Amino acid sequence: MSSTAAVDGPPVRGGRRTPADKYDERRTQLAISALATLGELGYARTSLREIAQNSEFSHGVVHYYFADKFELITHCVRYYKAQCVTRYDGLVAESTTAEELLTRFGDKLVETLTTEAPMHRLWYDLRTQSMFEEQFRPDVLMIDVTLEDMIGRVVLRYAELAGRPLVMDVPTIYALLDGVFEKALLGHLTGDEDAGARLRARVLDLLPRLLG
Amino acid sequence: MSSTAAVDGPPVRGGRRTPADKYDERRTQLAISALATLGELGYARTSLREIAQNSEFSHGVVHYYFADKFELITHCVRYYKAQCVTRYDGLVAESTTAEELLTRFGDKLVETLTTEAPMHRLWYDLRTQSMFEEQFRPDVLMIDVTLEDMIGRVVLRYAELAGRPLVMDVPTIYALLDGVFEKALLGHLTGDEDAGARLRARVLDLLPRLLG
DNA sequence: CCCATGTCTTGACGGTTGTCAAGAATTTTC
DNA sequence: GAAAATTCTTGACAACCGTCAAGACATGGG
Repeated sequence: MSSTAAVDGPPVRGGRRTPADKYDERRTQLAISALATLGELGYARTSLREIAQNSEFSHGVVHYYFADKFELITHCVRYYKAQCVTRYDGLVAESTTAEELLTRFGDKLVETLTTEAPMHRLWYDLRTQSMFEEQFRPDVLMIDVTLEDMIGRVVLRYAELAGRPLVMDVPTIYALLDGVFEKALLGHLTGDEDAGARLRARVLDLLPRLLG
Repeated sequence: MSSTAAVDGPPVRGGRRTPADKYDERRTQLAISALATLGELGYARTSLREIAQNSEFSHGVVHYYFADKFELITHCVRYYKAQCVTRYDGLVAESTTAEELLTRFGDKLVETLTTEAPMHRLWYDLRTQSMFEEQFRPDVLMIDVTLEDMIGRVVLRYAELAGRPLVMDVPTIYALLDGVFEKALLGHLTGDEDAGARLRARVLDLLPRLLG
């Protein structure tokens, strides 16, 4: 009856206990392999065997650290979120004028568009999956508000530096920027070499118009 | 050797020829069943057997009318496009003032958000799939410019009626509206009952700001 | 050194998928 | 109405999926 399935946290049996950090380290390691695979193949074509093959382990180990596929994906998504939330915090803290903040924001957007394209398309993939599969919704919606807050910190600081109020609320502005970014991502992935430049131009034009 | 696979158009064998309209009718019939299934389950979870089960035929007939799964999906997507392109043409032709056009556009957006949600999430699903699978890109990009043109007709007419120019180009405006609509769709599908009202309010606020 | 515990590999299971062939059923043609 | 062509059903195939159990391997404490 010694089941090897991971159900809730590190195995605690016979009085001894796996060091939690070692356990979490493996989970994170697998999550990184999973994210790489998901970013390359998308959710629909990613299997647990493919994920394991992109790691240094065999396919059985996935079930040792995660109860099922959904728990793995969820863990990946949470890990991914923690990585990208602080993406713009540096430039928000350091910029001293509205113009500087705006140009640095535009540059950073283009940079992440080109260097982290697989992660971005994965995010859009998972967000769309949540439109079909109820299981994904809690995590996706949580990440979405986290990203919204991240964008909110940028534009609120931008308005503050400009000394003018925003004419729209943050959720609306997030939706606008998200639409522009998603279009740029699609363009970038389909071979449009000007996608990055266009994204920058659009954001640099859009944000000043959002000031009252 | 009498293969039953559909490879290129209606079977032409032995001098006789299937009436093309009958053949196309069946293909369209299957495409409609496929669209219903895809809109309900999403691309990742839709199988050919499931599609056939949602039609009045058995699962083998799919391969008789379509060479493979990809050709079926492509046919669906083309059929879908033809349906939704003219969605706003009526209100563009009939509206006599900018205000009327704007309110009717907002109403129509909310209506399609609620009554055609499965088709909309399918579109976002397929567009995201095209970020991963090269096969989908030609058709997706074609539909995307078609939708862009559709939105373009609305906002260009809106600017014309208002007697003022647009401060952005049509692709940018399409991206902005798309972001707002996608957010509303996600909200609507996750139980947000105010998603429609918020969508309308945002569009009614946004469009006037795009006039010079 | 031995044994208990934690970790990982291997191989298998039931189920599902896209595909396709063989033939039955239907329709069309003469 | 017979013959031929088209249309559809049935059943099978190889491959793949998530899951899981049995056991090999590694590790550390006694």
